[in-house]
Amino acid sequence: MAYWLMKSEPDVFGIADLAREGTTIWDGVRNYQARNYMRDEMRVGDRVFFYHSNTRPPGIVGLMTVIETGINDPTQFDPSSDYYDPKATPEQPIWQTVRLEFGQDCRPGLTLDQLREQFTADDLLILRRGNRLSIVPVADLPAERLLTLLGVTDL
DNA sequence: GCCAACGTTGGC
DNA sequence: GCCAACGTTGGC
Repeated sequence: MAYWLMKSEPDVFGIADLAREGTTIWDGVRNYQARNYMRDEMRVGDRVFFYHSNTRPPGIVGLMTVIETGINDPTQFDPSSDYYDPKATPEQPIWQTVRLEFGQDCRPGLTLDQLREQFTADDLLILRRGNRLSIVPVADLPAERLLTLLGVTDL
């Protein structure tokens, strides 16, 4: 079982939306490295830290679990979608994603400032300067410390 | 709203 | 395959 961190803007889709809906397809990712993580490396049962970006304050606000992999992102085929990709066809899809299940709302959670106090850029890729990748792996040790700091005990 | 960082595109 | 131009991300 591996740990990940995935970013979303709460104005677009936040932890409260996931709590209400129960599960979600993580659609709209159009970055190859992030896609490769979802397509090639994520496994059912992996735990994911939900990070709110582009908000004040940014930070980790919840937990999710991967419950399905190998999903073709339907928005790539939808001309009315912001994420439409004219190069993608159902026969030759380009963008794969995963389904996530709500785990826990940990708000207030851990702000970016708090994360900087507790971890180094080597521990958490999110702290690396200029990092814009919306999906990053989290190593076991920092992940376990994150869970402790978030007060999560019942996994 | 600013702007640094970085990914993508496309001409050559 | 290089690289300048452009678009996006995301903290501040």
